[in-house]
Amino acid sequence: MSESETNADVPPYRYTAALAAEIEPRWQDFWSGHGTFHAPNPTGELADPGHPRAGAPKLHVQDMFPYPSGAGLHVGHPLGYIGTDCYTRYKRMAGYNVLHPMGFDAFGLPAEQYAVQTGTHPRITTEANVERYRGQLRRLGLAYDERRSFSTTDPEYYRWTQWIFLQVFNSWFDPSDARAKPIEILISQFEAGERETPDGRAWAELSGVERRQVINDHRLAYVSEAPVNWCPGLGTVLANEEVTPDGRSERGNFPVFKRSLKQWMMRITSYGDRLVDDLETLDWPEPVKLMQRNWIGRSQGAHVDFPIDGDDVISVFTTRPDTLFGATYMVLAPEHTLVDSVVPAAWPEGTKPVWTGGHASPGEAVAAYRAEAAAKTEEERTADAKVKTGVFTGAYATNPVNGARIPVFIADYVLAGYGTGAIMAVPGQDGRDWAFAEVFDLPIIRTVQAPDGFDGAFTGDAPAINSDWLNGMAVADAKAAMIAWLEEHGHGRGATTFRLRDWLFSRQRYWGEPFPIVYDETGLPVALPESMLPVVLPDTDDFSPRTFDPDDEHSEPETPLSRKKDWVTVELDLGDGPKTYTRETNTMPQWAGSCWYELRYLDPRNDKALVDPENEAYWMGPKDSADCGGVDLYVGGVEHAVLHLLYARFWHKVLYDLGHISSFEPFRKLFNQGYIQAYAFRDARGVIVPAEEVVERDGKWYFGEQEVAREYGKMGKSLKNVVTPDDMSEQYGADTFRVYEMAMGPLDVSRPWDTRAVVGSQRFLQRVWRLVVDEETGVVRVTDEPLDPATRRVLHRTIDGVREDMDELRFNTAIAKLIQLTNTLTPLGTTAREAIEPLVLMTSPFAPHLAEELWRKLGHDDTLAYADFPVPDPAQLVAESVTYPVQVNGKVRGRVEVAPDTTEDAVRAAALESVAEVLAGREPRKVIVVAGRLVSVVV
RNA sequence: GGGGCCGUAGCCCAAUUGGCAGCAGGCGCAUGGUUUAGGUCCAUGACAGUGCGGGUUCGAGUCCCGUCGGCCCCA
Repeated sequence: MSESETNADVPPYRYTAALAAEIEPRWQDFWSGHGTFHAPNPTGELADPGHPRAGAPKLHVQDMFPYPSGAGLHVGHPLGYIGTDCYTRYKRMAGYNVLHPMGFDAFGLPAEQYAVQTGTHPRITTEANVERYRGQLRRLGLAYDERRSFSTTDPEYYRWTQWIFLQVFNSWFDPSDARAKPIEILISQFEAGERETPDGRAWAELSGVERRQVINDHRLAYVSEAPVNWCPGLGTVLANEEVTPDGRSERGNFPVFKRSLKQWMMRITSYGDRLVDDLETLDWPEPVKLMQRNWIGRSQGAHVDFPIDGDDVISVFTTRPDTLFGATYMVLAPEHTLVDSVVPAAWPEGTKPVWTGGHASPGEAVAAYRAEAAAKTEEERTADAKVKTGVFTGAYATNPVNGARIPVFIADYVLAGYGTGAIMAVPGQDGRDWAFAEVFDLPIIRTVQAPDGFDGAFTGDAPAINSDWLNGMAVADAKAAMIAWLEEHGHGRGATTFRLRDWLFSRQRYWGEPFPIVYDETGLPVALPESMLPVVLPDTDDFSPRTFDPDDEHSEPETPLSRKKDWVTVELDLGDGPKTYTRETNTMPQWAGSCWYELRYLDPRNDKALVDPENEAYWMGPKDSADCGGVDLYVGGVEHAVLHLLYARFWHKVLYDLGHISSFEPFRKLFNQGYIQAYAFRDARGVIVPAEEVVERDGKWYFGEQEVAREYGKMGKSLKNVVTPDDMSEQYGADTFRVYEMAMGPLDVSRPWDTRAVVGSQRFLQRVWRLVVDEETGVVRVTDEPLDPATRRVLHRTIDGVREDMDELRFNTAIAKLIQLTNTLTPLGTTAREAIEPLVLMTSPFAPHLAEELWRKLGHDDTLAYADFPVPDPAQLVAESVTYPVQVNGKVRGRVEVAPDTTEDAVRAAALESVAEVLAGREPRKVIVVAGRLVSVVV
């Protein structure tokens, strides 16, 4: 209870938490009962031609949907949801047909782990958590179209997740026009002989199984026997990004081993170029785009072949083929397969002592160095600061551009798993190579003109030098010329490489989407037909994958579904009569359901298609030929900057290529909201104490009589500093909580939670309430008296500013302007409807329940959700006069007040006159008039 | 180690994008009025020169360089 309620003399009609608790549920019932926030579709079951916004310009705003955890929401979680709610309520009033849905990302590990511990089926836990979330969100007055809500665990939803998997499985990426196509096209190309088989035999000569294998190797979803991250402690394999740099699982911190296992993969690497290039079309925060670019890691350059003594060739990838003339040595990863075959019996002539590591023969030196390198982590090996180590192999390679013999080293700063595991070293233009060359006394040849006096490797752009036919060319031109030369002479070819790997798509888990895949007697996968979807996740009471001793590297994964023998073995007629098949027992990763949910919101009840093309085109289609389409505003945390957004973009592009949708990007505009953080307190023993019970005295903090130390961190159970939206609704009302969250700072900035400050937002709403309602009598005070001209100008300036702020998601400044307007009206005792109705309307996106209540009291019968948002009168925005400060040499020395349309010359003259005394006859050297701002005089 | 973001009153934040740093706003604090009340409401007020050091400019919180501190991403 708030303090005001404890007092007997609170005016009976004051806006208090108790009153909010009465108003808020009532309006929530009204909205859901009237379907107030239903958004009409152009076609299908959700079409509604009679809707006030049918056919209006659309706006599709979406939040990153939550994983419904058992802990429920704290005040940090709904920050973005409230932000989008305020924005969409405003836009709806401003005339848009607004789609603002919410759903739940409900598959995932925590529910499964809880199930393993307690025996409660994950579906039970998940559904209970979803209900709790729905209740919490409803209580905040969030205006969702509840008809469009779903969980990724709903069979009607994951039916389409499986359907998309089939689309991916049944297509291949045609590099000739860089897009996915139906697999039938590939098959017909093989059949027609337009495409050669891998081993050159005619298609007709291949057996049925061989043909299937060839085709399977082209599919965008494929089974691969590939090195994966096997985590015995979790009993599952993990994607690279789920493994920490020190080789442990992000979840659970168990050891992870590289193992070759059969797993489903998605060929996201085929889309590397488009995933990079199309970032240009997106209105996303630059840091997020940069993170995506870095993650994809596209390098454009060339493969270059260096012959070595004997018949072998060392192939390297370089992004700087223009610097080939400066390649003075080569480095192989210590693990490189060629190392053994190139090492001679003895050190060759000309071996410098420092190259040998003190060993008598190359064989010994290499063996010793390999042992050393094997003991280091990847992190230790590539840390740039450390002293470069390495050893000469005794072998020489030939630089193809000039025939120079260059020594071949092994060094641990080159990694076997990266690129070709070998580099050409160009110390003149690469810092790591420079450092290595200095240690090992290797020649340094500059091939790019460094500035005079420049020391060290020069990586900038300048004309080529010491490079024969490249001399004088800028880096880009020299690269192109060198690639052409390499290709012409058979020494290499232009190439693009990516850091991005194919996406490991299978998990040994229960609580995920089953694959729509079975295996026949050949052991090859067979896609189920669409008519058999969904493949429903079978019930079980045995949820856990078999886990092992965390250090047992040689254990084999065993999935929970594989134990459901009656489900795994299935008789089906897939076109050639009833046969026995074995089901795929892996499940999809949690990313799957969130990879496409933006599309399902558009047409959630469509059981004929994932989304009707007309509905997709309306809500997400491109605005013009240059536009990528997609959600108009997508709000969520930066933690999804790479993975979720990359995977969603990938699937979206596949669906686009296959003609199912018209947009080629899922999220046109992205906004990262900040986090609400909170203080936590620790006593002398270092134990966290409940933040709620800590009091501040003289800049120190006390828990009881004990002084405690303050720290700053995430809100959470472990720091005992959780504040929930439910607490806030009880103490102040949801509207006050909403206003506070929006007013405390810009949406994209993280800030500390401070419950004590919430009262400021409550006072604001109380003042707004008081402008309409007499606190003593409950009578509406508003009259039709005209507003005085000065206040009218304030009103219209406020309207103008608020609209601008709302459009830019600057809710904190919009609220400040509303408070300012309120504080202007309050002391004047204003009762004019002309001012108060616009104030109520402008407040409504932030405090919708209070505003609806006041709107009703002001005599309106219906919801204000579709009332026109106030529009400023341009005539009222013109200032009566402008005051120019006049600076002399940077200091304000005078002021002039002039009419707004005064010419620049007249302003100048008036300004000079106003500072004539300061100038004391000195002639101004320069007079700068900044229209509407100030005048600056320089003497 | 590389890359990115951010440092403005005791605190959360404004500052029209290079133009008078705060009658943007809020919390807290102080004073006065209302009051049985230190609560409520109303009114008034104090507190920083923008982390630090340079530079560009008539003019820098805003741009550039360096430096310190915090957060994030990648190795």
